[in-house]
Amino acid sequence: MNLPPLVQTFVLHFGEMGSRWGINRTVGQIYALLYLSKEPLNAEDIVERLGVSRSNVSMGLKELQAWNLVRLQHRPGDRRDYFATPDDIWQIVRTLVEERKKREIDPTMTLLREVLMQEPASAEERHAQERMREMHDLFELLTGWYADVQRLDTERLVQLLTLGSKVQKILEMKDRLFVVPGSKKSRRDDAKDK
Amino acid sequence: MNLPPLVQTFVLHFGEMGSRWGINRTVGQIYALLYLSKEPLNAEDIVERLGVSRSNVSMGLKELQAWNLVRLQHRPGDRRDYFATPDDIWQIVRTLVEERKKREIDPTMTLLREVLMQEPASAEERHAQERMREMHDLFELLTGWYADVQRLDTERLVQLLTLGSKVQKILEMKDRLFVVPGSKKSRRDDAKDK
DNA sequence: CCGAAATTTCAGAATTTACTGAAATGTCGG
DNA sequence: CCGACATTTCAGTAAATTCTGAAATTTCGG
Repeated sequence: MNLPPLVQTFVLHFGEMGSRWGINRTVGQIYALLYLSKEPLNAEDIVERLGVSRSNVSMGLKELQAWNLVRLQHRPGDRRDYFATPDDIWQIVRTLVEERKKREIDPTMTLLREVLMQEPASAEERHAQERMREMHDLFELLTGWYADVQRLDTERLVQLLTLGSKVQKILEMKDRLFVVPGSKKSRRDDAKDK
Repeated sequence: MNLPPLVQTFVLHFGEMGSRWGINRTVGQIYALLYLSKEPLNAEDIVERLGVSRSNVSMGLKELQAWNLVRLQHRPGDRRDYFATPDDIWQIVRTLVEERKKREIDPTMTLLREVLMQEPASAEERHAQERMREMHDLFELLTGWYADVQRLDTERLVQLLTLGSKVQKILEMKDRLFVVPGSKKSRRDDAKDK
């Protein structure tokens, strides 16, 4: 591995972290390298810097492309493919969340919906279905929230995150300002303990 | 594997999903099984239902305990250990997030802080450091937000999530109500482009 | 279309991770 | 402190994943 020490530290760390995420070490390293690089890199650059085989890099880049995590570029008068990460780190986060949702949450939701349609054949299955419904509803709430904030532009998103739970204070204020006399506890809570 | 079909579908799915999360198949299956089970199960129960070896179950349970994902219980007049997941699914989510933060985010932040202290020895390293600072700041924002909402009780958390970005509307309203005349930054849209 | 350059594919080797059975250790009632 | 039951450890094996080099394919200028 042929890298400035500072870069190498980061690249090695991300290789290890990759493993914990079901992403293999080389893929993690390639991504870390591209993330830190000012200029886009071609496959041969990556081979030299990481000291892995050309074919390994090819497969790693293919995987990163499948995840939409790298952009492919070309230089005039150069046939080779150059790769880079988005300059905007928030764009990276958005892609990461989007892709993980697609690969992990969506298939799970499909399965949950299917299983919840079936008729339970025993008390045990009835209880299991109840648990699955809890999970289904949880995921629905979370993905709904995600779909919503995902549409915000970055600045507003940052604003929201910076506020954190202080939003709560504002909500309370709102409640005090606009009490709807007829409703005791807000609609949400009714369904809660069904 | 000896399970009601409905339960088996779910257990197999979570085994597979586990792989994508750096958790091994058996551990995923054990957890899924416990999650669906009305009663706590002992190791032998799990062996019978999943059809894996006793020692494998022992290791899987140990791992789940290290993640704080299962509670250990005892029955009167029975020396065996019984395991269960929390009844409250929100508690499960909180634990999961907490543990992943501890294992993934915290060590990464430590490394980023260390590397950011060092003196860059070249333009390349300077740029790399800049990128790392972006990541550091991003993580700081996200963990700050998390630390904040994590303290909310579940009901308020659900309320917040249900609102999603509609909170934005309320923020705008707040801004209109309480403009601080002297502050230049008070209008969000200034900084927007750059 | 030819040939050089670039990339991809893929079978096998290397490495890592998961799993098992057997043995060791721990725990508790009597 | 014994003995039955329960759990853990661990070395060896099985299985899965990652990685490589060689060959195949694609791309493109001339």
